[in-house]
Amino acid sequence: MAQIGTRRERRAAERRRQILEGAARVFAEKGYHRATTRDIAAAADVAEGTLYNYFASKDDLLMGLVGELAQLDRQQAMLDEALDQDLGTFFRTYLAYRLGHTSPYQNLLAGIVPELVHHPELRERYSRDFIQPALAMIEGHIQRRIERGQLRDVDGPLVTRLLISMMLGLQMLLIMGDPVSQDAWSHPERLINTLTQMIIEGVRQP
Amino acid sequence: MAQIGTRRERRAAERRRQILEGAARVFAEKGYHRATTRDIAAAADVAEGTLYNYFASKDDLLMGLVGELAQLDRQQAMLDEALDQDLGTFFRTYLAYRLGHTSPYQNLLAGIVPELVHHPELRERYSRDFIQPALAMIEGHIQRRIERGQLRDVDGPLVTRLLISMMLGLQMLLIMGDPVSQDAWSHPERLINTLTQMIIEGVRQP
Amino acid sequence: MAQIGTRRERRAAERRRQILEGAARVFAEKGYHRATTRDIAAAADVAEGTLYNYFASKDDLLMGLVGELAQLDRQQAMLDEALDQDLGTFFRTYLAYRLGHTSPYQNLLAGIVPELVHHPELRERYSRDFIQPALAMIEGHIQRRIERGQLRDVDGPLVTRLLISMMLGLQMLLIMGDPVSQDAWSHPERLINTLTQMIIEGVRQP
Amino acid sequence: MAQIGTRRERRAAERRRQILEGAARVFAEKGYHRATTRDIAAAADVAEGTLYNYFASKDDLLMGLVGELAQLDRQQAMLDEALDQDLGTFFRTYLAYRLGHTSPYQNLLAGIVPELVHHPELRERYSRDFIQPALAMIEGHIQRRIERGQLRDVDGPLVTRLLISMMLGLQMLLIMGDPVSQDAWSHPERLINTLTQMIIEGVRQP
DNA sequence: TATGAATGAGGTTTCATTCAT
DNA sequence: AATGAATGAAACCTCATTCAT
Repeated sequence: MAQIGTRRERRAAERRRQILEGAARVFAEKGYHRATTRDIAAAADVAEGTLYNYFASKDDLLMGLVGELAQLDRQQAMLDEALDQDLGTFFRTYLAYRLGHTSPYQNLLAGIVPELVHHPELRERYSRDFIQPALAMIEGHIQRRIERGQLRDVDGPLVTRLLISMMLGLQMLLIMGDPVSQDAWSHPERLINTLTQMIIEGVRQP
Repeated sequence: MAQIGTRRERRAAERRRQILEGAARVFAEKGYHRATTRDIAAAADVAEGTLYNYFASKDDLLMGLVGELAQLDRQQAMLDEALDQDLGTFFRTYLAYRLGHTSPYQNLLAGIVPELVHHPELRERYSRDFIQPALAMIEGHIQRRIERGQLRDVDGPLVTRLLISMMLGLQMLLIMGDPVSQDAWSHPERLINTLTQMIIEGVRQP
Repeated sequence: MAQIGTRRERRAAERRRQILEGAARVFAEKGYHRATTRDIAAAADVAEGTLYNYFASKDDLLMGLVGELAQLDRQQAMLDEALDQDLGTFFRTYLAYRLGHTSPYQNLLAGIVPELVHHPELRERYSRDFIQPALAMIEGHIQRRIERGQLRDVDGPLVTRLLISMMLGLQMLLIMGDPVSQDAWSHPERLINTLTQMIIEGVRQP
Repeated sequence: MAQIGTRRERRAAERRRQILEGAARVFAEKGYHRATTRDIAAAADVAEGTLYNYFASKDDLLMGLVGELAQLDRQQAMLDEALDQDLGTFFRTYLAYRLGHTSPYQNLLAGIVPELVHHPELRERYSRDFIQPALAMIEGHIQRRIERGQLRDVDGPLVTRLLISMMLGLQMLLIMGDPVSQDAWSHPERLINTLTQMIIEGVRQP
């Protein structure tokens, strides 16, 4: 069975990956600005000059990482299957997926996200490749549930944001070292239950 | 009419404020690392050397800003009054307060928060002076509501985090330029209503 | 009994002394370049600005110190009395005087001397006010001893230099922490004896 | 004919030398503190940043120079051969060596020595690599001469110091611009004769 | 294509000196 | 005359990027 591309191309792609992985590790550990190209080269086990054969600049490396991230997150298929399950199972499935799949990138995200704030081009790309698709997917599911009468007639797009926000915000509290959040994060089942119940039923005493 | 401190002391305090304000503007605009001491001095309209008469280092300036922030957030009194109101009014009051009071610092926070991720000392201080008190205050209120039977017997501390997380996460989506979040943020009343309803009643079709 | 100068003049002279003493302490401890005007002002217990009412610059302060030093060293009279004593007593007297009188300035000298090397103006002044008079005085004594036939017909000026050099060089070894030299310096009598004997009789087995 | 090390290693060593030479020139001319890294880079004909590829700091450059100096001074062999010669020849040989070999570094020493006074780490290294070996070597020779009865039963270690001190002190007078010392230094033969005679026979009229 | 030494712009910080009070 | 905050030039050093090998 033929491989994709020539041997040269495959080797180049491999190098690229190797560099991105090194960069990811260093960005995660030190953050973008405190990571030097020397650090990155060392982490990727190549010479500094080699970086520039694959990426135009340190900045471009960051952009490349966002591109990789986007490809990592392929959740659609999984959730489509959950469409016909009951509401509780649906949320539980989704939350479990999020927890399981973002934890590994947690550090990398912590290295990239701060950069987004003051880096419009990066932010736009991150948003386009990563955030918006995720939002759209959830939004679609929510919308269909509303149409089916499983949800109150809520503001779908906004509720989607609030749902995602809970996870995002919790990750921030995590980063800030809040012990309760850390405890919650390390007991996913309990966290998922509380979250699901809260989203579906609210906090009110019935 | 007596002033506080000698004239010299007042002038020094005034200078300090002037520098912090300049730094806040520049950090908000460019982020910590891209902000140069030259930028900061220019924004504060002092010489570069003057910065160092008031702060030991650029880093210390950042720490100073967190200190200022902590003093800006005095919400306790406000919420205590809301204790005896019904659940909806309580949340609505709190959320309105948060929205009203953090919007002005939105930019400054965007300048500081990214730094927290890879700056343990800063993070600890920010957490101690700013996050934990806010969490503790909300947590206390939630707890008392539970005791009074106004809320289900939820996990108080965790629900507190999820509540705060919604706001934090929404701010992140805002920063990332999500149009729906921006729209929501600029119509506070609608946002508050949706949030309150979601928190209290959940999304389920009753 | 009348004082010299008006009260104002006396007070100014007193301030000048106070500043020079502070500078001497700091230069001795840190060396000229590492001593800041802030250090000096603190040591002299005046404000930084005050320094400049008495000295034109930090450099001028150094020059002022050399001037003070020159006045401290008044050895002529003492040695003139030793003229008629025998050779051994003469050297012994002189060496004892040197040891006794330069030890207190040891530190100050260590603060100033390094600066001489690359500071022509200072060096010239130091040489003129301090070194050359001392050399001339010893040289005169040596010359008279030669004329009286107490010494071989040596090269008077050069022998004078070698004599002084022994003391200077020993101080350098002292500064460099050579333990033998430190030990010698702290047992002046033994040092004086060895030196005197060596100068007069040489090292040869008779 | 094989060279030592790879080509790259040889180039690096060459660069290192080039930088040290530049630094030596500038330190000799201006002294350590007045020499800027910019000066040094210009003198070595490299970019400022290049300095830091070879030395960790300006301070480290100074340490490097001391290291070089230490290697320049290999006098043992020479003197061992002089062991069996008569006393006068021995001293004459040694002094001639010192004069011949330190004159070229005179300027460099003048750039480094002042720094020793207030720089403990540098002083220790200079003492260990440079002063103490020289002292030990002379001391050994003196001691053996005493044992053979060629010298009076003098205090060997102390006499060694006084011997070295003469040379050190004379160099200081030289630095300070004393004309007699300069004249002596530029007529080595006469200087050596006077010194040797003074050391061996003393100044007394026999 | 891979290397890593060389580059130099630009960063933070220090400190002698000035000057309004 | 004394003060000490303000000043800004200049220092040391870092690091993204280039380029000869």
